[in-house]
Amino acid sequence: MGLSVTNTLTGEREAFEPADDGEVLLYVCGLTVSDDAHLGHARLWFHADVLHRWLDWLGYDVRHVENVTDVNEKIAARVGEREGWETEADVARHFTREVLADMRGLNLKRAAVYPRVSEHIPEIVALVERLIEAGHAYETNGSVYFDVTSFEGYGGLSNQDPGELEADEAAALAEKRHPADFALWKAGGVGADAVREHRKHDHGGDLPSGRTWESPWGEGRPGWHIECSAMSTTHLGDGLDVHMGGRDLVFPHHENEIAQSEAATGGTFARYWLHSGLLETGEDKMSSSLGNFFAVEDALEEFGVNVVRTFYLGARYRGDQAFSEAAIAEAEERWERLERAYETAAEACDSVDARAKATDDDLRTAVDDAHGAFVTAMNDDLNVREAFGALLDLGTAVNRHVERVDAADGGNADAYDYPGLRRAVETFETFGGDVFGLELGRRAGGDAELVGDLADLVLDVREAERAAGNYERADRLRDDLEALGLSVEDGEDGPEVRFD
RNA sequence: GCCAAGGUGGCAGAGUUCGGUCAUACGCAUCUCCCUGCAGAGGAGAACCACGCCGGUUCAAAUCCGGCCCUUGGCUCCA
Repeated sequence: MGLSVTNTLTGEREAFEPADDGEVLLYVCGLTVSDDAHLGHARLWFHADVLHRWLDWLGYDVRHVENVTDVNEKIAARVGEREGWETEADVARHFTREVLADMRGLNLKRAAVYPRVSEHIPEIVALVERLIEAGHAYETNGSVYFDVTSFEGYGGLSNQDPGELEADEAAALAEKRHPADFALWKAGGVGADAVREHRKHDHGGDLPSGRTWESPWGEGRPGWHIECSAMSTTHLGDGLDVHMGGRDLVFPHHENEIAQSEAATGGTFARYWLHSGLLETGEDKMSSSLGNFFAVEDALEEFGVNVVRTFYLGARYRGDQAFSEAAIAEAEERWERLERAYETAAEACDSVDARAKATDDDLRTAVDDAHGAFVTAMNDDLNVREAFGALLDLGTAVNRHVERVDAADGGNADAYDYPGLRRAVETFETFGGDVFGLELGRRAGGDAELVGDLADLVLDVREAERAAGNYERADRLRDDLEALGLSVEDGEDGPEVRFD
């Protein structure tokens, strides 16, 4: 069985088949760069990343485009807030840089293109002109609106009935023919009211009005929805396979994208619409101390990329997920359990004589089971938690095997099942590393090595103290190391440090 | 008001597409034992406990049908 996904278009589970065998065109509704990204935004990026990685593993050639909205009222509203934020472009540049850095920090596979709205104005204008020519849009006072009544099937994605939508404000209605019509192009700059509404705090000075561009209809700014239609067509062509975004964007944004794109091309815009659920934070869970960690940057700093990714792996993309201290603690436990099992397998592998003949059917069965369970879970609408569980089950099997050998033969390396362990390691690396993007076994090198060596020096001292029976002093050394983020574990072959 | 998603054990979160194999996955939390100077990690085992409410279909429902309640998101520039 191949991959199946829940398509918002039909509301049903469907077998995934890209239009072109072997190639998948993936478009992700990225982010409006008006503020630092938080873990809720990153949840979408993460699941798009896992989808990308899983499609890679399935053998598809993935073309991944993730947009950056750098023209927006909220961005304009922040002009002047800080030194150097003289224009909307300045503010956008700042947050674009931050967001892309966050994405790197999250260990996301790079998209092929991160298109910016500001760099696609000609394409946007051309698309709007095309819609006017086709009779799907009209101009009023220098603004252009999409005529929803001209597009049959409007509301199909979100099941909205244009007639049922709440009436718009009278002012806007004056320019629109139908309350549900939406702007493709807005005349002039950002209005003062909008700026005031989006300003976090009043810092005086003239109200900024944002950037404007020349167009056949005069100076103005592009509408919100048109950008995605223009940019996806520019970089992926008229039809794409997967369009991903947050569930809060289904209406109006994605609905309008479909209307614009399909009205212009006459074809199907996106064949699969995947929507990720939201990150929930109950007020009891969102203590003020936790509030700080909410930005992606802070979360990465506080928990590390592997714990953050493991947290996201705790729930499927399409449902909501609860964020809390307990949830992060659980992610820590799960990540460490996986990492330890991986290292146990890798170390046992390294220690064994390659010609060792021992086999452990239980271990080999466990590897096969884990492999099969992982693939099944991922193909089942990207059930990442179940898939993670398969890796943890394999971890238990590895630990059991090593424990058994150590207990029976006093740690005789030749009693390890070398091929079995090897396959376990490969499974961890392929699925945990390549597909989940976790840093298994990539700790070596650079500062980490130096720190490890220094820690070993401290441990030598501690061993001497322990041998002399000075446990109090030995424990203090261990505590001190732990305070620095290095945990110490005494095992068969002496103490070992682990980076938390 | 309208549209959508969802309501599962102490927590978190699968299972609901195709009704039985689900007294219930993976993990966290609890307890016991092994290991152990202690702790941690690991192994073995135990206990505990849920399918929002009401009704219907069925030999059988978390899973299908109807009604109700509640939560969240959206209703034009928020992932």
